[in-house]
Amino acid sequence: MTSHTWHVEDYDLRSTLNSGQAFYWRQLGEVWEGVIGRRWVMLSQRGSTITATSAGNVSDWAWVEDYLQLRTDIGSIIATFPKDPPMNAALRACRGLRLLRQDPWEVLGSFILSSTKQIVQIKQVVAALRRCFGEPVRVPAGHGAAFAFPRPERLAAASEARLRACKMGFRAPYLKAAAEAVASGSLDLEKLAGLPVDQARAVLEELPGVGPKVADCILLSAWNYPTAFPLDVWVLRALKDFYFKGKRPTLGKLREFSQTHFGEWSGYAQLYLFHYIRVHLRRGLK
DNA sequence: TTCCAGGTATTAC
DNA sequence: GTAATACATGGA
Repeated sequence: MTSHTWHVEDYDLRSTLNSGQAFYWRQLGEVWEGVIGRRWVMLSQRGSTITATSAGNVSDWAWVEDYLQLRTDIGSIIATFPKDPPMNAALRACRGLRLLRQDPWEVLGSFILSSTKQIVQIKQVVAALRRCFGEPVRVPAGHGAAFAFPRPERLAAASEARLRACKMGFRAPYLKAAAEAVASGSLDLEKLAGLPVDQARAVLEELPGVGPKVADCILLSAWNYPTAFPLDVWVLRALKDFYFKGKRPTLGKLREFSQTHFGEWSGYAQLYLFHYIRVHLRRGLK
């Protein structure tokens, strides 16, 4: 078991791991346990120090730095946000919230399971999927078992019935199709990273079960495409209430607004809006 | 019990 | 192109 610490500024680990970006972190008291890639890790924060602990003898911690985006200059990103009352309120309420950078296949598989499900249920399904089909990762004594996200080959070979046993319902054939596409090589996720955002989104949307919202989640979470702006029910409510009060904007109008109002880092702004309304306002919106 | 959840595919105007 | 509907499952 090895540990490493970093000095951070404007980083709120708790908000970040609890903001609906990633679905496999468990909070135990003051620490978070999860899996990055194929490695178990325990994370904690005290003030401006983040500590990571992993199993075995670890000398290179770049995988944690990359996942948590510890080198990102958040100030220069926030500076691009629109200076309006809703964004100011979200910034005040969510100080230190960060965008993670996650594995593309894990994000694709996880967000396919997210449609019309509550976040708590998405977490349950993802946990069941990893337990059933994922390889166990090395965990220090005294900690609960943990599993890597299943490899696409494994899910491609699984029967739809076995997938449905993980409670994913009608999304099972979608996940299986995505796994087959990646396993067969007909979808090369590595190559998507270099494409313009609209082209990358179009490729993802060819998959069944992947529409504009899920595609934007993947683009944002896996490669941090700065203008990928997932339009989900929460953000739609926020846009209507914050920016179109008393009006009745069409979906097209809201989509256009989301792509023009929030600047070059609109995707990051979306993360702030999403977390702000979901955690801090709850049902205060209609 | 009823409603709805980080939507998408399908069908109908 | 823009609107209704079904879709599994279970939390609230």
